[in-house]
Amino acid sequence: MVVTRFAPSPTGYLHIGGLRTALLNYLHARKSGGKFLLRVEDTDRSRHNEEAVKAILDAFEWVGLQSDDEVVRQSERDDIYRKYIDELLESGKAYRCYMTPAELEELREEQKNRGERPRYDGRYRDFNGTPPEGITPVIRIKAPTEGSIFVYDKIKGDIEFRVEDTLDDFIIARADGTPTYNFVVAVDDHLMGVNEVIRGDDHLSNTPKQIVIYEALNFPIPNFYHVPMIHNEQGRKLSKRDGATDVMEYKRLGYFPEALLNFLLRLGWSHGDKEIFSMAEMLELFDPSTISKSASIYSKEKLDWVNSEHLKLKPLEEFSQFGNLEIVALVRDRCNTLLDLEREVNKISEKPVEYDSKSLKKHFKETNQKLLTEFLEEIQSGENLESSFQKVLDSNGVGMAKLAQPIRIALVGTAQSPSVIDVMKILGVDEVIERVEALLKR
RNA sequence: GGCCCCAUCGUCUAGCGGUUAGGAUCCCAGGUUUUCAUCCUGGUUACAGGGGUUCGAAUCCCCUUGGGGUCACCA
Repeated sequence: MVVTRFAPSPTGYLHIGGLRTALLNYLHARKSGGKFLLRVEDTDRSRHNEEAVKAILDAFEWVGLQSDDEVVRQSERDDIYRKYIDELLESGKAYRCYMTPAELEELREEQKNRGERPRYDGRYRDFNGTPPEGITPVIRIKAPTEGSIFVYDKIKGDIEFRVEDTLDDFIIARADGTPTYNFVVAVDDHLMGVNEVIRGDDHLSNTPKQIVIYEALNFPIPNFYHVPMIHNEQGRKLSKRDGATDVMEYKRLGYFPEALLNFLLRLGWSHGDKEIFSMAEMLELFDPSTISKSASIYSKEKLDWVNSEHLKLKPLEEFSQFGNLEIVALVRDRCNTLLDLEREVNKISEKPVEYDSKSLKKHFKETNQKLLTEFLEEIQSGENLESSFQKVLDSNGVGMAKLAQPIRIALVGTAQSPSVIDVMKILGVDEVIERVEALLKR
C-alpha cells in the first residue's frame, strides 16, 4: 500500500507550491487505495504557531484534500525522538558534542578562509575524556567519512553525493534536547509507514542526510520523488511579492479549488493533450514517475483559462447563491472567476447607477433616443417586448443595432451585454420600462 | 564559491534515433454575435551554443553558457 505525506512547517499560510506537492502526494496515494497523511513540522519550539496550523488545515479543507489519519504534530512526539536518540547514543552511532556555537563559528570562518567547505571537524566523535564544564552538548550522528551516498530518485534518476563534499557529523538534537529536521523526518516517515516521499527538489540535498539516519536506525529507505519548483514569471523562486501565494487567496479571488488543483497539476505533468481534469480524472490518470524534471513558471493567464473552463462545466444549480440562474446562464461564458460572475450577474440584476460615457456618445444620439422613445411607448401600450422591438425597427427601416445599443445602455449602463432580447425577457416589462425611462429622463 | 538539479514556441507541455517538431495558453487576423464575451477558422513564435557517437540526433555522450536549489543548534 502506498503511504504518502505532506509535511508543512507552520510558519504561515499554505503556500501554492506546497499545495501542489500535497496534491501530488494525495493523488499518488489515493489512486491506489493508499493513505495520504499530514504532519506538522514544528520541532523548533520558537516556530510553533497554532494559528498557522489552523490556517494550513483550513486551506486543505477548502481544496478538499483530507488526511487519512490524525494530523501528526512533531511537537507532541518528543518522547519518541528521545527514544531513538538514546538508542543511537547507546549503540555508538551518535555522540555528544561539546563545541560551543562560538567555537563552531570560528571553525567555519577558518575553513572558509582556507577556501574549504565549512563542516564540523569531528573533534568529539571519539571523545572519551571528561566533558568541559558548563556546556550542554548537542547530539551528532556519526556519518560515513568516505564513499558516496546514492539517492535513487524516481524523477531525477540516480544521484551520487560524495560524502567528502556533502556530509559531516550533523546535529540530530539541539542543546535544549529538541531533535532537528533531518532526524525527525526520517523517524516520522518510518513510523508513519511512509514509503513514497514526494517533495520539492529543494529537499534533494537533504536526502543523503536522511539516508544516513535511515541506515543508522536500520529503517528501510522509501522511494523518493523530487519534484521541480514553481517559479514566478521572472523565473525566480515564488515569493510573496509575486501576488497570490496563499492558497486561501484563491478562494477570495473566486477560483474553484478543482481548477486551482487542475492548474497546479499541469505544471510539470501532462497526459497527452488533455488540459482540463476533474478530480476523478486526476486520480485516474496521475502517475508521479512521469513528472517532468524541470522547473515551471506560474502563469495567471493559464489559471484563469483553466478556471473559466471549469466554470463552464459546472451544473448551473451550483450558482444559485449568485441570484437568478437564468442570468447566470446568460453571463457565465464571459467570466473567468466567481468574482467575474458576481459582477456580471449584478450588472443585469441591478439598475445601472451610471452610464458609460463612451457608450452614450456612440449609441445615444438623436435617432437612438427617438427610437428608444418609440420603443418605450410601444411597450407601455401593452405590446410585448420582442414585438415592440421589431415593430420599431420595421416602421423606421433601421437595423437592430440602432435600437439594441441604446436599450443595452438603459438596461445595464454600457453597450456590452448579453442578447438584449434575453435580458429584457428576464427583467420583465415593468423593469424594462423603469430602466428605459430612467435613461431617457437623465 | 563547493555540491546537486535543470534546459523544446513568451508560458505550460508532447516528443524517449528517422515527425512538415504536435497540443494548450497568450497574442494577432477572419467568421459568428448587427455589441462584448463565448464559440469556430487561420496565423506568428521553439529544440541555448559548440563538439562528438551514428547512415541519421530535439532525442545518446562531453564541454560551454544560462537558470534554479542547497550548504544552520530553520524546516
